[in-house]
Amino acid sequence: MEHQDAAKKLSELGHTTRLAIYRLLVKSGPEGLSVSDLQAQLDIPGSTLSHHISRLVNSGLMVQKRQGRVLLCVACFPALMDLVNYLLEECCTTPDQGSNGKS
Amino acid sequence: MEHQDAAKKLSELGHTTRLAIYRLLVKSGPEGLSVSDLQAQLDIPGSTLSHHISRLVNSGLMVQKRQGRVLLCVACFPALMDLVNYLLEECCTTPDQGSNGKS
DNA sequence: ACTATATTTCTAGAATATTGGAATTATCAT
DNA sequence: ATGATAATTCCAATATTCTAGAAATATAGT
Repeated sequence: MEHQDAAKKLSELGHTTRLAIYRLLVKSGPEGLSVSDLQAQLDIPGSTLSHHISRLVNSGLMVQKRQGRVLLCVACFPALMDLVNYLLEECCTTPDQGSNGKS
Repeated sequence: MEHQDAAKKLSELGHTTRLAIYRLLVKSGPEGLSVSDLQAQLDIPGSTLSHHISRLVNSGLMVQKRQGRVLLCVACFPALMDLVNYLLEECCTTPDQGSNGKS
């Protein structure tokens, strides 16, 4: 993962409302949640919610697919995993013992 | 980890410069790096660097310990791990098979 | 075509973050 | 005490983000 890309994703997750959205999506798995489902759970104005959703989509952390009038939001698990890996990449490396965690 | 706390940490990591600082610290392990080491590697004005460092410290992602004239910066690994766990907490739960990844 | 529901886009004011120069504090050596 | 190095705090300009009402778009049913 690119540094800029990782920073952007972290920044998007670093907002109370967006983190709440994202966790609801992660929890709901590949089936996702509709925008109205999210709005019902979060109780915020539609325009505000839409703004945050579009930022999450834009950063590649989630995707949307339309089903009739409803827009489903689904978390991108691979993107999340890549992000976590980027954070932990250099972690737990113990150069003084000559072993590292890289593959 | 508290939701607000997690959001704050993610937000702090969600900035190119701070993420760069943090990765250098993670890479350098428990020995850490001095502020001047960081400045030498990042090539930014001291006041700017200091501002970003103080945000990382304030969010609990790193600590500073003075050694003479030098201030060492050290990443807080447990905080990072907690954060990652918070992100993945509800992940990979597959209710239709009755198994989940929780310990 | 008309209506209702679902969601986004537009807009603008308020709030917050970013940046870096200048001044300041802290520590050590002479 | 003076000087040098290390780092922070203060300040102000600039930029970005957040919020939510109002208007617009999309889809489906009648």
